[in-house]
Amino acid sequence: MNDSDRGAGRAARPRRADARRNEKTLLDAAAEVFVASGVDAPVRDIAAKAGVGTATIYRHFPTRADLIIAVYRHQVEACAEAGPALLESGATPYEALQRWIGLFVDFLVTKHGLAAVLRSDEAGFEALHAYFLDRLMPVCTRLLDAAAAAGEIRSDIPALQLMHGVGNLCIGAEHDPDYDARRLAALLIAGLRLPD
Amino acid sequence: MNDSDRGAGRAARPRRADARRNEKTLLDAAAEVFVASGVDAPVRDIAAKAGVGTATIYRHFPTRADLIIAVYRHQVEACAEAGPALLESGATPYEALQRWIGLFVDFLVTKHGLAAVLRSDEAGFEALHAYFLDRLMPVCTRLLDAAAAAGEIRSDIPALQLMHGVGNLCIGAEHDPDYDARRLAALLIAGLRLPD
DNA sequence: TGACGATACGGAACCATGTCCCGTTTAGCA
DNA sequence: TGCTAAACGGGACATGGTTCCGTATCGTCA
Repeated sequence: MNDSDRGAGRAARPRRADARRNEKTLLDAAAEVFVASGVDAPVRDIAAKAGVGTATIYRHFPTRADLIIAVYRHQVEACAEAGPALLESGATPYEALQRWIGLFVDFLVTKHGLAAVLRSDEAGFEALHAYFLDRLMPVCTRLLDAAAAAGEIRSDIPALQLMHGVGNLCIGAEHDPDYDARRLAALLIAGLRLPD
Repeated sequence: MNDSDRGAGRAARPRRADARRNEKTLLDAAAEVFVASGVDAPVRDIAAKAGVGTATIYRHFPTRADLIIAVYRHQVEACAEAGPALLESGATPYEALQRWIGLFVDFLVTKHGLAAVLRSDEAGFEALHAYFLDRLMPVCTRLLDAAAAAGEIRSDIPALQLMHGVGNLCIGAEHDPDYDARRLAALLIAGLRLPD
């Protein structure tokens, strides 16, 4: 799945060195620009920061979603791996769920505009959508199932819908110091709670 | 506050008849286009539907927010007035709150993209923001206070933040039949609940 | 009723941004 | 060192918001 697959067996010829270099440069530049101007910063800005032409971006990352995925892949993976770890950390499943949602929220609100674009219906963001869901929904499902099995929460809310909801709650949090996405997300989870 | 004020005392000269006619035409056209293409439909489309030039739109409604406000003013008013009515309808304050949030959600999800634009930070939407908050936040505050006074919910969540949260939950609901904004909002409100 | 000034209008022009194309450059290999 | 395919850069095009300016119309006053 990672990029070393490209030259697997050295049969298919590997990408040229300058292409690999440019991809790295682009990722770094995009990460910087995303922090400064949000994930929907103009393509030209990213290209300029990387010192390449705009076409080069499209060549490496056909859609903006591809670029965003590449930039944040590590952090999404970390979030996904935190789920099982939390479950096994000794707390109750409900506590694990709460903490994991906290991690998810923290990730989203620190990425300018990512939550908003995650919910966008514009063509070209399906890949982003799919990636997040593929990677994180199973984790969320497992946490929900565990908490439901322990009788801590109701079990009639699909993980997919819950994640959409939590993602939505994170929108705009970065501009508004009075808006506490984490707290609202916690409230949403609390709404799942069953009486002991 | 309504437009008959413009000619109050007949001192300031009233707007020309064609201008008033165009404003009405524009509102009707905008309402139609908003339903068909969402509240961020191209200005040109609205102008074309109304059979006027684009500048005419800007003359009557300097920002898109002004147009949106004008189109939905009646419905927002109705929502605002429903709050006190629900409180006095005999149910518990918590039930009134739940139902009112339901009305708010129903309003938002049936307006293509309105929830999203409500949360947008782009300059020019402050007016929309301010209008919704000015009109609806006091209503929400009153419902929250009543439910808190009755000991039904916790009282440490500001109405403003709750409304932002509920508004966010409505984003994207129109495209996704599996996403039930109303239910998630109900869950959020349930999270406020105190044990009896 | 006719003329005049203010108001309002329409559409073209301008700017920003995403996207694509094409002529040029360069890495990698023989 | 020379060749070819990969990769590149920047300009061309499309879309949509915003503004400008010459023209048309309303409403009033003589």
